[in-house]
Amino acid sequence: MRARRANSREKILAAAADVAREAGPGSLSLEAVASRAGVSKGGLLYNFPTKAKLMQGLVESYLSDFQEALEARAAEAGHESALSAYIKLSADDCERPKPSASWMFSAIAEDPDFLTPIKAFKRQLLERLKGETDDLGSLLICFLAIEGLRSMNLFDSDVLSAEEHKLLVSSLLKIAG
Amino acid sequence: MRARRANSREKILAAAADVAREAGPGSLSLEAVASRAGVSKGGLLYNFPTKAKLMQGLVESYLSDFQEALEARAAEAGHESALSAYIKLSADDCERPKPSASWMFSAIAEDPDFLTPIKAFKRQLLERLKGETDDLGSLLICFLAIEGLRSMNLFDSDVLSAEEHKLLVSSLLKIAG
DNA sequence: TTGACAAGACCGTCCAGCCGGTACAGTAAG
DNA sequence: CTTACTGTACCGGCTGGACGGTCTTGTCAA
Repeated sequence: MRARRANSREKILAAAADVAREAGPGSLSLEAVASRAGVSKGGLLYNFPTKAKLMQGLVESYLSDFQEALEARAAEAGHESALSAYIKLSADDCERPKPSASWMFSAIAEDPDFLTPIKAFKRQLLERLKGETDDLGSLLICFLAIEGLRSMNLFDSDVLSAEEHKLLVSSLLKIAG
Repeated sequence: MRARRANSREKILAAAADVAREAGPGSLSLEAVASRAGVSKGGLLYNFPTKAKLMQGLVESYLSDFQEALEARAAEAGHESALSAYIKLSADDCERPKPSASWMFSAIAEDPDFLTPIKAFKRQLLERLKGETDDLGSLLICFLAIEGLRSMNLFDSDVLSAEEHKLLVSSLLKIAG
């Protein structure tokens, strides 16, 4: 059955993210991922013929998940601005203690170009937000601050306390209007 | 001679940063660094007995350079706030097209704990800034936005145009007061 | 002569990718 | 129903190469 098989891909992707998070981005080997996903190395290589393809799969699923979450946010409270939705979504994402995207470091080590789609996505997102915001300065500040938040989460940095996190988000939302 | 020796360490450190930037963080091998530094592998391992020591050296020199630059900034225009000095310094750092710190990705791959001193440094910096600023919300926004700027530079992201960069910095300086 | 330092051949380990299998579902001819 | 064939999904041992680190040998200043 097609459904059962396709499932395997997602399991592998999730396993890769888990391995990178728990064992460190430098330990993301095909064997580790396969073992974590409950699949043999051959099976892994069947689904992703090359490590590069696996990385690409991670990027794509990351991006589609992100977009989906963003649209869901924007839809559920359709009255707020897109910028506010983005801020809240990112704040929630970063509230989880888990970095959840350490695999990005593995991808960069493999080839920095793997992040190109992510950059493009962000550029596009900023462009969209520009169309809905009048004050460019405020928009840039919010966008960059969120970028900073995501960066700290990615690096598993605990520079900000929970209260500071909340204060930051509410300040950003105020600026976003 | 001590001068000759110490010189070699710096050359190696610089070479490591160059290799990571140009060949990608995944290609930072001892051989590549040695070759780039004009030193044999034996010579490299004499100065840094292990790859981990090399990474540690990179972190330490990065941190000391940063602190030095920060103090220089604060001294040369002693009247502005420490936050403004930090913003300007970071803006200048990030204006250079070169990422210049891609080695961080190699360090993370080697062992995520290598970044611990950097996190501690930032925590300490934020703490110092808190002591000199009255509005915590504004401080957090500026700090995080700068973090975002550094992150984009690190990832070699060109999401912001030069004008946007300038606008962002001036907006931040306005908030910083 | 000696000792700090550099050179590069060498070794053990790790890992991506390859390849020859296995299991099984569907299909179709007898 | 049965047997033979085909394609999909998956398995795991193997290998060739890269890389970190060691070791022996050389060099040069003091």
